[in-house]
Amino acid sequence: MRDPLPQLPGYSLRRAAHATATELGARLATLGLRQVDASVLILIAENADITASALGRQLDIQRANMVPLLKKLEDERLIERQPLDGKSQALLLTAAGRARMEAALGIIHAFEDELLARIPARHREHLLPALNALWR
Amino acid sequence: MRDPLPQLPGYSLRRAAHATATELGARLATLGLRQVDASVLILIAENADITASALGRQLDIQRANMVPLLKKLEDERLIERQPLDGKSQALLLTAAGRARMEAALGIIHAFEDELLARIPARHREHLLPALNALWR
DNA sequence: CGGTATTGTTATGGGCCATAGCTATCTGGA
DNA sequence: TCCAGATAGCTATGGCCCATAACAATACCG
Repeated sequence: MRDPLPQLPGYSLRRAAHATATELGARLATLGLRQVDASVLILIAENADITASALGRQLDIQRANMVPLLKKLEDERLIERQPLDGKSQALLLTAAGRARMEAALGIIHAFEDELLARIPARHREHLLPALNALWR
Repeated sequence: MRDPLPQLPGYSLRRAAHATATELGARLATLGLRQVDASVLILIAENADITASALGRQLDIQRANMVPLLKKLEDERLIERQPLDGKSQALLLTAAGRARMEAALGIIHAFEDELLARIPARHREHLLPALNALWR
């Protein structure tokens, strides 16, 4: 079959992202986490007392969509909220949250290693800077 | 803010794909097309009389999800179906479909050029082979 | 010829994201 | 000090994309 699509970086980006997201998602699901959950836990771990709004800005997630996301993590006792003032709240990991985050980080790092291993050596180091040039 | 996420290829892939999909989607929307519509039109143009099932296999779209997709394109008179036998149907572009496909291709190629231009020259040529190694 | 595979289809649900709008609170400049 | 505008958190809603299950009709193959 003639298929010119894989010659298009935008299309390949789409397919590669979908394929890798499916794989990583399946592995994180063993922890009861989605990718976005893991990224939130990681960012809270690195930035204690961050607010939901700041977290959303960093991850490019609308405030509205942070609500159910954080509620799920709070319901599972992975994060806690402490009022900073009358309208803001500081987010921090519980002990369980830190443990879950570290488990997720293990899965993610193993996965990243596998990803890079699939790429021919001469292209490997160029992937990350090329990708980051597209959105940062 | 400390943010280790952009150091992870999987995360950067996710963000880059989302950012570029949003941009390209907005441009294709001026033609009344989504990205997946454009990819279907392109593939039918290159492979006249392809079946819906074969198209889905090539694009990794479930048969069930091809139904509303093709129905939309047929309703807009961009594609036509001709029975191949009692259960299969050949897909082909109408004249309007070919024109729409070519317009989409113009938008896509212009967009791809812009994408590549954002990438520092020494990384540029490595993106496509690196991406394709991740899913093909 | 009969069992199996394939095709097209309906129905349904989840994940992720966007937008609009609301209330309460904070903040900075007059 | 005070008030207008910015900000934080939230509800509600809808769209896109994808996955699964199930079904009838048809094609294929040993």
